[in-house]
Amino acid sequence: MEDSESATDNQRPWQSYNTVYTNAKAGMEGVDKEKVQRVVYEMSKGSKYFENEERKEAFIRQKMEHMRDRAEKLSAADLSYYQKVADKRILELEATRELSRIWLHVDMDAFYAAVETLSNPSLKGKPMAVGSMSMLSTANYEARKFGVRAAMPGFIARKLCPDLIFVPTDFKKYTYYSGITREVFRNYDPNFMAASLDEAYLDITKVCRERGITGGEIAEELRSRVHEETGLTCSAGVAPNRLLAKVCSDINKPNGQFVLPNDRMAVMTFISSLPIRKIGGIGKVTENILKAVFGINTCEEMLQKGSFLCALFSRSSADFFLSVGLGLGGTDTPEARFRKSISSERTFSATEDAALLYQKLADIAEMLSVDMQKEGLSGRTLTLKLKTASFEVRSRAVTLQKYICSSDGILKHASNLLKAELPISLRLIGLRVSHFNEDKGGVPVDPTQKTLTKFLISGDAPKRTGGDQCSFGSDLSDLNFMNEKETSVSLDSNGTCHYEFGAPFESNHLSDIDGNNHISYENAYEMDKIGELSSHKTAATTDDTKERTTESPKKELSRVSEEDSSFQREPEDGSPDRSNKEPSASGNEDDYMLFWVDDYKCSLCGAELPSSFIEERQEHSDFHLAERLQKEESGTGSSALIPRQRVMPKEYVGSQNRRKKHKSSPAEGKHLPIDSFFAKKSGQKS
DNA sequence: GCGGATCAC
DNA sequence: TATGGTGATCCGC
Repeated sequence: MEDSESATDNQRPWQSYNTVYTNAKAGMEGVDKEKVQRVVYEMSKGSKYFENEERKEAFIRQKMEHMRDRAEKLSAADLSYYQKVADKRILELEATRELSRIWLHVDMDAFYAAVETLSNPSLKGKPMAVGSMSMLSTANYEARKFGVRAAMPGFIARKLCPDLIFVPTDFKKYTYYSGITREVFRNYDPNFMAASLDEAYLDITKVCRERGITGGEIAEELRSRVHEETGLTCSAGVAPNRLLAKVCSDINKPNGQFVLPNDRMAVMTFISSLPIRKIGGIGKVTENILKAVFGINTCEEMLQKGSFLCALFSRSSADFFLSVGLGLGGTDTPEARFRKSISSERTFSATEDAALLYQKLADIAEMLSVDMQKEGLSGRTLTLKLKTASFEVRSRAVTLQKYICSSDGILKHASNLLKAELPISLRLIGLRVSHFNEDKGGVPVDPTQKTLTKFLISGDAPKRTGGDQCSFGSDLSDLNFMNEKETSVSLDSNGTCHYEFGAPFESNHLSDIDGNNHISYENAYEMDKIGELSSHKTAATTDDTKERTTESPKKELSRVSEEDSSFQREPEDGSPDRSNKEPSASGNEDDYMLFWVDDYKCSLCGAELPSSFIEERQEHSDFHLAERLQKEESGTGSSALIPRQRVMPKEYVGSQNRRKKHKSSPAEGKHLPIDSFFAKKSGQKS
């Protein structure tokens, strides 16, 4: 460590503690950032969390050093070459500029907090945050004046604002109000893209043309309609693409809007002074690196430093950075995509008690399995996520021959992954399943998308019927309208499917900012396309020649025929009384259902092992597993009932039905769970 | 295919 | 006392 740095650290140690909490954000204008920084530091100092943050910080600094070295080592010839690469790429990107569409981004103001204030008006005007002592989801504007904000631990927030009122999260409320806003959005773009419960992108090109009014007028109208329907305010941005619209919606927040005209000059002027951190996809780390290594602060400087970016980043990263500099990003209406993974994770007080950890794992497996069954998913890659007591995050994955979705199937493999990590002290366990049954490498299942309705209603959608373990025993009506995880697809009363897009303009191109990243832009280029520049190839290979292999981007994904992977064939008993279950007859992987009857007797062979005999139980379970695998090898296994396609999650249908009920008359639906807060809303005065 | 990281909400 | 959960993507291996 440099002496100069420690010197400043000694005087103002908090200055070196990098948090996201002082980043410019709506409602944070008058905040004493120095004070916030100091309080956050004081509250964090010495904690395990803090120490881990310091480790990460040090690692990032190292990466930045490495990148700086590489930048300095670029010769004049290199730079001249990469300048040409950048210029060429900028021209190509410029050619894709599209100014014919008008996009609107709506963002509800302090959404969760605003909803809570609706249902409890006494909160009005008081500093309030939604969340717990551990973590806040959001804070209202009164609280933001104190530096309190989303993703901040509650105990720190309380230090910043001793009078802060804490309100627990209630996703049912937020989902309900989100639904109302979406009804409004639909009037302007039936295919709008929901980005989350409180954000959406609307292509208002058509509605502007049809009504002969401007995007700004549409925004005004939409916002007042949202307010009329919900009593909530929102902000809007109007721009030629989604990336810019998102930036614009933040400018006059709360309860305001900003219009960027569809004019190239206007866009370039707008972008020129824009801090890069305003751009979606550029987070704390990327911002730091671009600033520290390349001196890039504004989007305009992305273009000025184009040669460096092309020299030191992958092509996709450099392309993203350059397009940011040009103010490009997201003008099409992408097809709805299906989720690629599903996961469940929980934080708990750190423990190294293997029995306890195993119990946590079993709980997670159960939760995940339930979620998967709700959506009719099964997958063959299982990833175990661990966070140690010292906040280090690890993951361990296996990819199986067969698709799993049952709690026991998941737990079986998860236990093996966890076992390999023992002994260990953990504060979080998570499980994720990916590689879904009909996963076709990210290609949308139904290219005609938009109206998945037809797909659903016409009966083309594979239906979950009895005989499939993945079918949940419950009736549609048992499903919540939406669980608290913010299910990513909703179906409206018109049957239009709205996918909640994670990346509305571009994907994250940033994770390659990594000290180990030796791939340069040039490597990713097909040299023949550069033509005359290719003579300079040698200069470009200053380091890492091993990386220069120009491998075909297309990898032949040899897939095992889906027909031969066995799948549930027994009706899921789902009943708690598992002791009646046969020790399985067929070779299905998920038949391997070992559990401890009355918590001590093996369900498969009757052997007795008390629950404290963790290791012994695991070995016992392994024994049965080996036995089973042997059977399968010998070919006894598998008649298969395989879902040919990802089934339409029942929840979609469920939300459709419920939505209709809501629509007719909110007051009459007393049977709906949503009513609990509805009643509260009108009845609760203080 | 795996593991580490970043990012958004 | 106390720093979340879900999903996506990218990259190097």
